[in-house]
Amino acid sequence: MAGTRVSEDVRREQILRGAFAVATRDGIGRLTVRAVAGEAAVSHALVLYHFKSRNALVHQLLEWLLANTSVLRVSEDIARFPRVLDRLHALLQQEMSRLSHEPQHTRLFYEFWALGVRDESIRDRISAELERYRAAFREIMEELRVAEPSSFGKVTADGMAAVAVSWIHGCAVQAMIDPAHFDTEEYLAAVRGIVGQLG
Amino acid sequence: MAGTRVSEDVRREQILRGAFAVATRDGIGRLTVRAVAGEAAVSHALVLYHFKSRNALVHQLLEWLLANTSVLRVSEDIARFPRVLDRLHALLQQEMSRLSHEPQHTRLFYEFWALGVRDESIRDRISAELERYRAAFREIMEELRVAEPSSFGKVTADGMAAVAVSWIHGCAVQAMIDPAHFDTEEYLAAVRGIVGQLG
DNA sequence: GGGTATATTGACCAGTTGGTCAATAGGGGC
DNA sequence: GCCCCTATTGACCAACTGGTCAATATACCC
Repeated sequence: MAGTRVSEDVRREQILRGAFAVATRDGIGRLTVRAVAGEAAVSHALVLYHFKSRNALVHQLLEWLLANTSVLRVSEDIARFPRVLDRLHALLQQEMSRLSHEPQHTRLFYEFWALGVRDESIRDRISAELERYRAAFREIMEELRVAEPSSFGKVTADGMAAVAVSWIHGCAVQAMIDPAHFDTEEYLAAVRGIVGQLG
Repeated sequence: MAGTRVSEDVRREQILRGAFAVATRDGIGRLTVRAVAGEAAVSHALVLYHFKSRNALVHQLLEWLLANTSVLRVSEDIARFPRVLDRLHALLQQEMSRLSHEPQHTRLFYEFWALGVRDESIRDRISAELERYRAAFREIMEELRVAEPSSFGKVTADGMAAVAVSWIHGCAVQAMIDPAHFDTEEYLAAVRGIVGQLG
């Protein structure tokens, strides 16, 4: 009994949503073609018809995830702050908030990151995304450096951007494993304290 | 044809080494009882005889990993530095160096961390380890705060320790996915620049 | 309304998995 | 030299895996 026919794009999206649900619930390791099919309420053969293989499905899921994650955009609200330091602070706050509000997306991203250790294609994709992220931070860091050149000595904008990104990832690690003891305010207060001394 | 008999402790260690080899090579997700048995050159039934189930084996592997990882010890070399800031710097350098020199251990630790998201028992164990790590950093941070109270304002030692730990984890994330572009020196220079301004 | 292209399906397959179990080999105590 | 305890094994099982394929229901074109 074949189900109702649907345009290819719609069906692919439907299956990818199913894959996302399975991946966030059970982990990518336990993502099976049949589980995805069940979540999307289609036969498992159909999943393999639209995505050639389980592997291809997983790769497409990564693309889907990156396309559906709101990441590091300097909003108008943030751009409005006159002082660079305030903008940096707001940006960090925004990203930490994202870690808390899109936890499934963040979790899944790091699960792909772990997969990337052994899969070159995934590694390259994740790597590119991290680079994009670093570059976005670099901009504001360069601004900060130009505004107060005397405070920074030999520290480059690249170096500071890398530190900022690393710190966000570290927060993610903490937040993911122990959300209860992850105190955004305290983290930010500490960073504000440290960076604030520079001015 | 049963192989040579060996004391229980020796055999368990042998199997755990095999499990470590498989986990670092293929990932925990692809760690199968048979693969471990093959690596340890024993039958797969023997693995299940010494460890009740695959799950128990994985949990024991985590214990083994934590017991066999050299982690955050303030060595005599570090303790000798007269200035607290230098000690912090050396400690950070040591930990970053560890990320590079024990990459398999570090990788595997984060793979367990990812597993911890869905396994309470693993999560608790990882959580405790992270807490131990944070506490060790807290000591040196408190020292730093006492030495220069005027520089820190409302920033607590706990807050700074959390930032330091987060930063190390962030570095690990970067180093793991893209070792080529992970420049220990640049990272340290940036942090030294930032923290150094406090004095 | 009939024909065609294709999206969809259930049945099937070979391989792998974790786990059980009866059989047995082998070493330590006597 | 014998016996017993247990570490070790191969055979087996049911469940699940990714993937293939022929059959078919369905939407669209005319």
